[in-house]
Amino acid sequence: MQLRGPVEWALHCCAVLAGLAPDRYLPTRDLADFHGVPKEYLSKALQALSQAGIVEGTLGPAGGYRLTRAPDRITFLDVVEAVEGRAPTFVCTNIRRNFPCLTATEKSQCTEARPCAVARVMWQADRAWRDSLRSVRLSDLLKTLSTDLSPGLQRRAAAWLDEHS
Amino acid sequence: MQLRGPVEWALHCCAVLAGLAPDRYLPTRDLADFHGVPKEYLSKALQALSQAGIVEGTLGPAGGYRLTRAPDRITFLDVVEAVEGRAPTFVCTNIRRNFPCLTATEKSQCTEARPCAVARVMWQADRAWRDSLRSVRLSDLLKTLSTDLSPGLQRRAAAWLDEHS
DNA sequence: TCATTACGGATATACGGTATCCTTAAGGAT
DNA sequence: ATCCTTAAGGATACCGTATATCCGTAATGA
Repeated sequence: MQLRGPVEWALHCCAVLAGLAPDRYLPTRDLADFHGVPKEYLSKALQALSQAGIVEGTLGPAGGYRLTRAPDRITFLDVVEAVEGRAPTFVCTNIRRNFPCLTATEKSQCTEARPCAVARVMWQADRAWRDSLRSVRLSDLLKTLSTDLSPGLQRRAAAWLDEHS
Repeated sequence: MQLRGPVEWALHCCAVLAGLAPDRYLPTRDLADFHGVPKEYLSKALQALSQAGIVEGTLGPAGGYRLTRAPDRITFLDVVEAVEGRAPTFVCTNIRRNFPCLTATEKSQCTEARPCAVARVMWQADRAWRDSLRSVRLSDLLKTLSTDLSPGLQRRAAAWLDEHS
């Protein structure tokens, strides 16, 4: 069970976009160069963010992506689910239906409406994971970064992004 | 990001073993038949449980697997980590090191000892997931099953397992 | 001695993640 | 009006891992 590269890229891209002026668009090319990841592949993740309504893209020169709303209204869960999908981490294959000692009635009662005890526990953990991700917003990440990163680095990063507008 | 079949099988197998008499061994063959899953492949999951010290196997006729300790001393997390591994769900590729505006000093400071802000949030969610799994024991699962399943089904399941001793 | 069983290595197969390329359409600059 | 830039998304190739099976070995009890 593992989150893949695009999720990490998407989160870092959102952090960059959140630090920009609200009306500014940043193209895929710059986001890819800034993070050192393949542009064409990163583009897929950004498209997923766009479809989820987290960012919006605009065409033509000076085009690119920007956030659709303020960083305090975008959670980690929004980004993760946009790229990774909303499917639960645990899939119940309804293994109960295979029990050799089931009557036809009991077998028919093994439905998604009555999830099995194992699945309920696993889904509870899934909810705890999502709740944790939902509790952190991009604005929180920005605040953390502003103390984690030296002022010099912050200035240089902003300058680099300005040059490539 | 998805948990795979063997995890589900392992949990259900542990539930069965937990319901057995403490000194009784149940072979892979019966566990596979009872759950309707491929025996050879299930064997891999059981071996993982064995290596993790959750179950122990014994050879020869009347051999098989049994739990190494009481069901109230085995958590869901024990089982999940035994089969799925202990690797964190989010892997930080240290994307920071790719920033084009880093000095050599700053780049060298991007070490695992100082994880990046994004990874910290993802790992916090990972901990919430594991904490939730750790809070449920096999004994809790047994109790749930005893109320979920009809007395008749419980009796028939026990009888089926007895026949195949 | 023999049947049974866990254990682990080797292997085959299928699927999904990874990555790239290309075409299309749209918007801005000249 | 024309050209360049860019998002958008379809098609495709590659590779790694999950899935699944088979076999040999060793140990155990009947």
